Amino acid sequence: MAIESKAYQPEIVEKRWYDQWNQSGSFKGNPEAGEKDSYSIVIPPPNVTGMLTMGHVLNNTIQDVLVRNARQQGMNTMWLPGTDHAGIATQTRVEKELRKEGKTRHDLGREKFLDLAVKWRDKHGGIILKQLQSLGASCEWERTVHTLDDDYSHAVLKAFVDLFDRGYLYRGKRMVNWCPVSLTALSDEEVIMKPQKGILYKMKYRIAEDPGAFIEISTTRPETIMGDTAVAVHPDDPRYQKWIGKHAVRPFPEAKIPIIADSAVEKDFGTGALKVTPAHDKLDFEIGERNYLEVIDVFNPDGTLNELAGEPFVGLERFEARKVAANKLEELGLLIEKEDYDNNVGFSERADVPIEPRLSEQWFLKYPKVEEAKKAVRDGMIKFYPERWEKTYLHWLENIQDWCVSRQLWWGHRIPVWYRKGEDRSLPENWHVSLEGPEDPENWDQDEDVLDTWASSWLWPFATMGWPNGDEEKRQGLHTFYPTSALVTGPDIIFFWVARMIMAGLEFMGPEKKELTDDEIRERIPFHHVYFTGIIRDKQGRKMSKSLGNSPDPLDLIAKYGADGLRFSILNVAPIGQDIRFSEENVEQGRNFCNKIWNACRFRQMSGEFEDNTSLQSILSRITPGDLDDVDKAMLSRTLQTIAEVKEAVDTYQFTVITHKLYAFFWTDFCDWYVEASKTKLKDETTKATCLAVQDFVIRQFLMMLHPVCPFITEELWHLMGYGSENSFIHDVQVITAKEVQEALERLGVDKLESAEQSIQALRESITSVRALKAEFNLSSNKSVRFLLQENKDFSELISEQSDNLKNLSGIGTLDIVSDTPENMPVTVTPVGSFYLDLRGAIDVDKERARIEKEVQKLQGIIKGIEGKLNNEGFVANAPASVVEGAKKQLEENQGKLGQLNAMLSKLE
RNA sequence: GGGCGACUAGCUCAGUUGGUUAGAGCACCUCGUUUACACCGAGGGGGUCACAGGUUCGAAUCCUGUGUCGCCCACCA
Repeated sequence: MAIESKAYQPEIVEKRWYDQWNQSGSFKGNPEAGEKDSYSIVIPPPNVTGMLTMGHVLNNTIQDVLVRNARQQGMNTMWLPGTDHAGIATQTRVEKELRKEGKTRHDLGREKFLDLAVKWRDKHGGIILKQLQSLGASCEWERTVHTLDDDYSHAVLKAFVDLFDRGYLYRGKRMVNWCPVSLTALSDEEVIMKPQKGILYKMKYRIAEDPGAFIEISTTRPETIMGDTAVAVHPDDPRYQKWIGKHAVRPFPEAKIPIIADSAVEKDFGTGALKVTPAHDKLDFEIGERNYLEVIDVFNPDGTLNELAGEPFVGLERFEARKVAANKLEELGLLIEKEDYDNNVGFSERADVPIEPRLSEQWFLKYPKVEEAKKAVRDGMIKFYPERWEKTYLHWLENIQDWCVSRQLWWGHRIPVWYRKGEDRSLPENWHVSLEGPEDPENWDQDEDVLDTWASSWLWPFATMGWPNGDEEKRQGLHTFYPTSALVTGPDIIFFWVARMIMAGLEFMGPEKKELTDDEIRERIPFHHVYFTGIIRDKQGRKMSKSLGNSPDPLDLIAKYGADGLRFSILNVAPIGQDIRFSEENVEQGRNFCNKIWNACRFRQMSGEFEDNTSLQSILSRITPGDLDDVDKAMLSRTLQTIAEVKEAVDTYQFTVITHKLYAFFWTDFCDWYVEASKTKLKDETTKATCLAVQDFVIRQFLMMLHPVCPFITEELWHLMGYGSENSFIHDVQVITAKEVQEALERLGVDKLESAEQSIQALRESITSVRALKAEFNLSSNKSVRFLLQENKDFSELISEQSDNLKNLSGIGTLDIVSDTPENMPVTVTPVGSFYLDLRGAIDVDKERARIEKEVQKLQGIIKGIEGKLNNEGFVANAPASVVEGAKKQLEENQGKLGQLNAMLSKLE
């Protein structure tokens, strides 16, 4: 095999490897290995009919980096994939299709509709999993779980029954968030508050007992007047004392309603008097309960008005009714004024219409293990990255409200509750709750509703591994892979999913218990770490969404830039805890990097035959320690450092650090410097073999480090460079630490790496300065220029050793070492000495003087600053010795530089 | 109304316990096709680190306040 093409072609390479990995069983974990040395992640299940978005790309790239890294560490690794049935979203899609034929789900009936939904799912479903594969996701695909699978569904219902038996579930008539479009109740978390420009209507109701007197009331919702059953004022409000206990006249339908006192009323808002509509407002409902008020529901489920509203409102849509009601008030002379008003209105997350507070009978869950869930995070048994989300999490748990888990949908897990036929469903004696159903089904009706999708996905970390079937748990390795190692998700579902999974784990991953000890909490938590990604936004900072059309199709990006390029780039711009502004230009960097790697390897191939590259040891044994110069040693030193830095970054979830370090290491240190310097060495047969071995070593370790981020190109090059045999993979090779590599080098007799790195750093800086001086005189591409060098004595050995490199890399034709300052020559003062550009007298003395004087001025500024510091007693007394030493050294260096420049100035004529 | 986050080069962002002259990528300017790579190489310009105080020998970094933007939570109709 050989590296042929001039540019890296990801489409060919990616196709080659994915199936091989998957078929070889590389992605499989061993369920029997036990918890020790196991690493597991469960995927946040995407909607089964969803398409890959940039959010998925980020999220799953991170997970893939984590599991691939774990495999390289030799851990028993398992990444479990799956999909979510996504109740409302999927049902809405199917209903939309139906509507095209002019039908509703009710025309079909439950069974036929569900058949259709299943067909829809099977046709459009699972595409996203294929898309994840083209991204390179190394999931154990044989374990793919869908939340409506039989086993998973059984788990969901079992959890429901258990929670009922344990007293956490109850059915009650309560105020819920009703979506008039989806026609279902929603949980509080599914309601999005949005600021709205509305109108505050100020109106007046007659006082029944006192003709001619009125009470003034403010409302934003005149369409609910028909449901008013009281007017409430604050008990301490002096203005209204005289009316408490009397009656107001509701204008339409006209009726006497009591004026009551309730401390929930804000005295300072509006007129201080509140119309109370218990059926259509949560606060009003509570006031109604306290004061035994009648509840009049004037709305139909779809948000139109019903007969109780009376004419002319019956059948009107709610916002239309608002206008009609306002007009009617005006006609009756009861409207005082209309005022523009900004307020917050709850919207249905899915349907994006204002929700309607509505009284209905639903199933509610009182959350289990709330205190333990707080403790788990507060005490660090579960760690959040970044930490600050702990506050958000704890705040939510402090103020937790019961969870409305029933949904008036068909697509989902049907609630395992049966009601005695014809009896009152609100009475517990008429309920049957079980997995099997009642023994006399003819006498019972099953609840029509399904469970909230999140009431199934909150079991994800264990219901995907065989729970609650003991044999299956064992077969699938629940004891091995639970608790999972890390969860990677967005902070937007911290309440929906993360918090609930923690509570579910604490409740179910052990025998029933009211309270848990710390050790039990530790055993039951669903994951050890939670990494919260940022949210991907577009260039303008807007959230990516289908409706805005600002979300690029990741598959297009993969086709254009390669999966590795995309993976590298998304990590490179996604710092921990920050939202990400993404634009396609970002991806170019990743693609370019892959291309750079490809070509560096191609250069290595062109430089000489590959020797035995099959193990680290075989490569190291090709190094002759005596042939290593400082350039080689500096490269080895950088490699060791980078190995350590990248490991640290992976362990602390600093993904941008990983990419930045690898990029700088490979591009700057290896390609721009070492490979360029190699060109000198490769011409010399005595140093060539060692130099190639160093290159092979660096590339090998680099590919291993990069592999979790860019699996495809690293696998390809791994084989092309002869690092692995045909039937093995790069991830089969366990990584070793920087320390272990260093020890291996020391055994070879290779040492003094750090001092070599410092020398080479000085040399590199010097070369840059020489190049800059040449550029200033438009001589960049002239290779035959003569320089005179006044050496810095500390570096004379280095200079003689590296004189070829120095000349080649800075484009010097002739280099003469001198001891005196020459006359009339432009100079650059560098760490290794002063370089004088021999222009054979063709020099503009005034210009040159000006140039040097500018430089002198700059240096004087720096020197003054350092001197000021050193003359400051406080600094010398308090700063650490190393910092003071550093300052002294710096002063010395700059003074030396200044002296050189002044010497040159005196030689300018 | 409470809470959280951001503000550093034209743009997107690094800057980990305070310590040399604040960095990267892109964009820009100049030069370059020397046999890895133009998805390239060399050099360069560009920042009063949002603002105001404070702590300190020393602040982009810590504290207090202000401003702008964003997000989350919250039953003022």
